[in-house]
Amino acid sequence: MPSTKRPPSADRIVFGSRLRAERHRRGLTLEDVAALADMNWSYIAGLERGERNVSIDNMSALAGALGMPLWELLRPN
Amino acid sequence: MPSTKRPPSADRIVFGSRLRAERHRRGLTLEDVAALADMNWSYIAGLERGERNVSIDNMSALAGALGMPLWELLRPN
DNA sequence: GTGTGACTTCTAGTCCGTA
DNA sequence: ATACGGACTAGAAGTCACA
Repeated sequence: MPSTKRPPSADRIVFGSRLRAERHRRGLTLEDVAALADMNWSYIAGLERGERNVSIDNMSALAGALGMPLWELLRPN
Repeated sequence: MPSTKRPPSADRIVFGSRLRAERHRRGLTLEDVAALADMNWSYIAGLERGERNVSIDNMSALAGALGMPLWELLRPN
């Protein structure tokens, strides 16, 4: 009976780790990105850790804050 | 005072139209994809029309149902 | 400047109907 | 096989305090 719920996707982890990597590559803090994307920094921190099931609109805003297309941010490297 | 809310992202539209295109390319119905991704077909229909702010886990499941990586599904063509 | 847990608000996502 | 609407519930969005 327990839930047949879906587990967190691998893509969620990819997104989180790439988000963090690209942020660091640009020398930005969580607070910087939060300001650019108009979001709460602690929320973004949770995303980077893959703890939240982020929506496409928020992913898009974050990709925009980093100046890169979303599909590229999701591509593992 | 108008809402400071963010408008639907362009990526949402890209995802929807590419999802539909790739589904058709494979000759699959909404019901087929819904079964493969373990989702409601009428919800997927809304996604294809760009009406919903889909989460990454659901996007990932849909990409998986089509047998392609998520980043590729999000790349405009 | 960041990790994390707890919390409330709001919408994503389900399920049913009709066409 | 698809569109679309209504009503509901699971869970994402968004915030805060404290380490």
